[in-house]
Amino acid sequence: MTGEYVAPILTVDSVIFQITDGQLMVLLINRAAEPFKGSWALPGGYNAAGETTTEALSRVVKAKSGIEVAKLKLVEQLYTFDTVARDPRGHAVSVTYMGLGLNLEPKDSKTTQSPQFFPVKQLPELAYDHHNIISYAHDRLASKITYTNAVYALLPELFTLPQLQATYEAIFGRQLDKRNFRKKYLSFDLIKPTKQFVKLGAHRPAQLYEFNQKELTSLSRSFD
Amino acid sequence: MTGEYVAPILTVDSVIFQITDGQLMVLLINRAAEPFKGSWALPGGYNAAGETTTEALSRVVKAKSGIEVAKLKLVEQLYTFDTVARDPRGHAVSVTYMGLGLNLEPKDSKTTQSPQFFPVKQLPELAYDHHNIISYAHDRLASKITYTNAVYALLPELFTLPQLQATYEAIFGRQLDKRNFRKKYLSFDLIKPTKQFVKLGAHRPAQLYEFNQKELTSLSRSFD
DNA sequence: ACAAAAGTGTTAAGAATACACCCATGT
DNA sequence: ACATGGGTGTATTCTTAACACTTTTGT
Repeated sequence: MTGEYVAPILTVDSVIFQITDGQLMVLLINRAAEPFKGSWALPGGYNAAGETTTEALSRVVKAKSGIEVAKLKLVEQLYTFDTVARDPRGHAVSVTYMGLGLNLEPKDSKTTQSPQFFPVKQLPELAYDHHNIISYAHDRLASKITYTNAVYALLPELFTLPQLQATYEAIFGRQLDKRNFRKKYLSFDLIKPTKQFVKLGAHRPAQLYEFNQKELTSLSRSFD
Repeated sequence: MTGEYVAPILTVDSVIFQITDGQLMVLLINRAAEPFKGSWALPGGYNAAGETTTEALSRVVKAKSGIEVAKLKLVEQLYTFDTVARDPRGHAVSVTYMGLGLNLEPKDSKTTQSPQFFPVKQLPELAYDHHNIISYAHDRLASKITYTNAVYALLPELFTLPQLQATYEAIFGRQLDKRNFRKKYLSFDLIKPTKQFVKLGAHRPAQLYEFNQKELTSLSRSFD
């Protein structure tokens, strides 16, 4: 079997999220080539032989958006889709990743393709089944932040509880009760208060907190 | 880029679980070829061009164990690993799937490789990183059965509550309280009693239940 | 003094846990 | 009659949910 084996095309696609102005945003590029030339799409591209999927991810995201994957605070594999190929050779397999970061600035250049962050709530028409992939990623994110400290990857080192709550609200797409949110979140012992406060306007200053751990940590879910 | 593109080797690997004698069992084959010739391993093999990953899965599992993937009651993609190749050509990418079934009978033949079910608690030495893959699959299964009806795929159409509970216990690896288990599980409204009973020995007969739905259904998890 | 967001506690309802005896059957 | 596993209920603790006022600041 080894002799005549021909592998399918392998691609990687990335769903990169950040929070801007209290909104969950996702990175899209404008396709420069057929198919779907001119449509918005997730940054993605070929995975070559000899390259791991995360290596391909870094290369492709950098080339298409100017963003360094190494600067993302969390990268997680999502799902592998059997899909149509980017080129006419037919069937392809795409490994998708979710990345979370903060203050990411896509840079346009000769090789990039008008990379921009769009609010997840108001996406343009997208190429391929990229709507589905974004919605899969969004679900995974919403789920992940309920049983891990993954939000750390969307926040600065020091943040306030209203900021934390707003991040949860942006992801869940609904309002949470302030007192219950604080009580519950603090009970997880994932974050600790600092002695610093921020004054952000004509109102009481907010206390700054930080995460105890800046790597992914899971809480337990129980059954019995 | 399209011209000189060479794809990495793509493989599929399967973690097929079933319950036998109250134990969680996983299907392994004995590798007939190098590398790891003579070691136990998960059934897996090449994914050729023009073949979807689930098509490759069916073909490979059938060839190596005689088991029809179509007869599994639930198949779910797990994760895609960057891994060493099965042959000397270097880097490969492996898409792994979990399958759940009942009364599966691996058949040995010329093309198969001594396929057998082993208790997950007493595995032999395994090739590659297959221990990790099994443990990843086991975790996913344990998690999945806490928020979905996925156990249906490990049980017959009609089953008793003690059977259902034993299945949960086999997967969690710990005992559950009988009264609490029943109360909680029945509150999910996933199953309904039938009018039938089974007599299994010198004791009171057990009532048979059935699932309302035999497709994967999720319960909700809450945050606020 | 007023507007604006930060911060704080209590009560009620629901979920999870711990726990022990009776029931129906075969031998 | 006894051994075996099936079946059932209650009290307690913990978790979740609903809800409104005071604090600190800038203007």
